[in-house]
Amino acid sequence: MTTQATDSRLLDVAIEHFSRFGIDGASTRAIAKDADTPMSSITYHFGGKEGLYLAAAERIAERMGELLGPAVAAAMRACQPGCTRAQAREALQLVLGHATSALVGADTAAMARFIVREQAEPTEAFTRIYDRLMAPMLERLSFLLRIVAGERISDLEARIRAVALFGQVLVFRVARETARRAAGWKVIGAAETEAIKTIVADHLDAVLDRLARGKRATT
Amino acid sequence: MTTQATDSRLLDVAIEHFSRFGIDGASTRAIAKDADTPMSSITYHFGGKEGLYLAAAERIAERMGELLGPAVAAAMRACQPGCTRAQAREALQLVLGHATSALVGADTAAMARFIVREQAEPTEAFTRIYDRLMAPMLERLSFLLRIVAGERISDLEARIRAVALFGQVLVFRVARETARRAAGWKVIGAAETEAIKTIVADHLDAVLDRLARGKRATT
DNA sequence: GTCTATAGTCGGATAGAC
DNA sequence: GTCTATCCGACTATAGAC
Repeated sequence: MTTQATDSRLLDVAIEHFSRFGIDGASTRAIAKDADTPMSSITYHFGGKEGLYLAAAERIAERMGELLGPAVAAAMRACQPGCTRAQAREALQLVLGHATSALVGADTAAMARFIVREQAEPTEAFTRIYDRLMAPMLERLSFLLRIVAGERISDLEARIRAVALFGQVLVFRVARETARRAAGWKVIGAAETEAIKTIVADHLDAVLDRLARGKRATT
Repeated sequence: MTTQATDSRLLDVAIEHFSRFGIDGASTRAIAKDADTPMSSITYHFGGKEGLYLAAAERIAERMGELLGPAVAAAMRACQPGCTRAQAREALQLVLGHATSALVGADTAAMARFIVREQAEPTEAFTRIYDRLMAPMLERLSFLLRIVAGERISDLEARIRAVALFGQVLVFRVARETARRAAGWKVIGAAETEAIKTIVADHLDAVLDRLARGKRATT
């Protein structure tokens, strides 16, 4: 096992620190120390604290993209414009299922913390993450929802529904501690993730049933 | 309109700053300045930064409790053990609807941000907020879900479903900026909150339909 | 590319006048 | 209770040796 390059080590440690303490709370000294390199190497490699922060956001977008991208791509293949409702439903399950695995199952804790922080006080980093990660997935989800609903719902409504459905997955990452306590689990491992996936899929199916039947509250 | 007491002004400003920058990122100097009082009054009234933080958490638990408590209490009255499914469904809509108003509504923005931050990096304040706010609500939600399902689902399954449903609300707070952009809104104000409430209620109704009918995926 | 030394800034705490 | 003045530690940035 070769030692990781300095800039790569710095990024990993930076994601951990920034996600935990924020850009102000984190200290370049502490980051450099944990990465086992002098503080000035941050200046050398990234130009300073700000540059390190943005580079960390970039890496997060990249890694999360690797986790979520295949699911979105598969959904694209499974359902082109004009595909059947059944195909659209299958594609929706595919996307949300993969999102659950990526967000709840994989070790994405630090990255998720980082993103949540950006939402509270968005910086330039947020735009990069949003454009690369969130927008394509929500775009895809709302597109598919409209197909299932037979175009009976507006684009706006589909988008709100997509965000809400995504929230069912997100909550198990963002409020992981709350979820763990509420369910009485010791840890949220592979078995627990499967249980979550089943229930999220069931909820999605229930909503799709309703959309397909056309029965819905006024909006 | 009488001028607010110094300690009360400090708490309001502190919630705003802590929620935005975290306990490390926030500056007592800036807080004191915004509250129009010398920094040393923080020491006088709260003993220091740490004391101010915990007092802010306390005030948040109190205020959010005032907002959510009545809904949970009303749900308790509306549906005692052995009540009808219809009553349980009504109570569920009541609780989730109030939670949406409380979490998504603009006037609770700072408090909600504060709580979300505590989830990512729990301090002593988290336990207080969890026990007082989250636990009772999730407890109530899962209890009601089991009544709607006619006891056909396990306690654990009900709890997971409760968390997932709560996630649909939470996402509009936690990922507020993502939701705003995805929906193409300029701000998430009163009208937008209403649209969210309608859709969350509709999703809940769809899930309850399915639970009541007994059709569901294997768990 | 890597590291040391240092300059300059800003933070929280506190003493003490009023 | 309120405010000023000050201390000291921690921070980022940078110059310059190797």
